[in-house]
Amino acid sequence: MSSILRSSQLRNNVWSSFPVRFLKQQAGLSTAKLLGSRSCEIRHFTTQVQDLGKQVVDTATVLIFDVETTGFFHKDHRIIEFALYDLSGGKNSTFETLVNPERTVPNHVARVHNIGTGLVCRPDIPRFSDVIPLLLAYVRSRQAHGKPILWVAHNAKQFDARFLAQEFDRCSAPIPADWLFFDTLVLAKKMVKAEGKKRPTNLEALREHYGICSNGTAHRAMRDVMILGQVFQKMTFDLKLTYKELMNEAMRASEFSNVS
DNA sequence: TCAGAAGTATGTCTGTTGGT
DNA sequence: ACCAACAGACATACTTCTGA
Repeated sequence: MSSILRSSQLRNNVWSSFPVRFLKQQAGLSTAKLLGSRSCEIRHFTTQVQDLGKQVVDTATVLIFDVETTGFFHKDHRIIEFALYDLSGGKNSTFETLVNPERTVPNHVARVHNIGTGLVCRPDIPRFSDVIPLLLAYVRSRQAHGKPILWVAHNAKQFDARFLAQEFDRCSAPIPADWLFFDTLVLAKKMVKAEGKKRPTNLEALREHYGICSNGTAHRAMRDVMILGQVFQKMTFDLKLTYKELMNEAMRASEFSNVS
């Protein structure tokens, strides 16, 4: 495996403590004190994370993930960047890698995420078949014994989960049966409907709605993952979603069986 | 009892939305 | 650029109610 993959896949960054460990570190501090800081990280945490967030994190491993691809259509296009973040935080809570799609990246798509053919179609960039064993090992290392993995993405149902399933299928690798997929777009639509208002439900709109600051390039996988991690917790809090309801909404990989 | 109006349920079509 | 899901608008069918 290339050194690039080794160095990028388990890269920790300043967000690696987000959010549970951070809260534990901040235990005893008042909400006012938390809110008082101008720190981006601190501003995201008032009192909202404790209930469902902790309940879910304690009951399943929640992995927020995002993929960048060569296009929209999972049957024709390929993943070129993969990022995930383990909501329980701690050391090595992120996994991020570029992926060699073994095909060109259309210019109109490259303009979206700034990942062009020259960046990923190189021998030192791993193919998804190289990434799968590392990903499986990484997920196993984060998984609590006997507890499922809950993969969370925005528009997972139509996009991210399908691409992931498609890539596993291409490599004839089965997706573990205890991997469940949750779509935050469905949640966002429910929330907007419950409000009786009409506003966009895309990730950028949700980020603005919750006043989440962003750093990094738009439409890059890890940046979107970090935003979604915060949006997910805030939405589940707003909707007073129980762990049971969350798991009921989750889909199994077999539900993307039209992958062929 | 019958005709017509009103209300409800269901199906179809179209436009919008979300992801890169 | 593609595809699927969804919401809303609209049409149609059916049921219920009212008055003659």
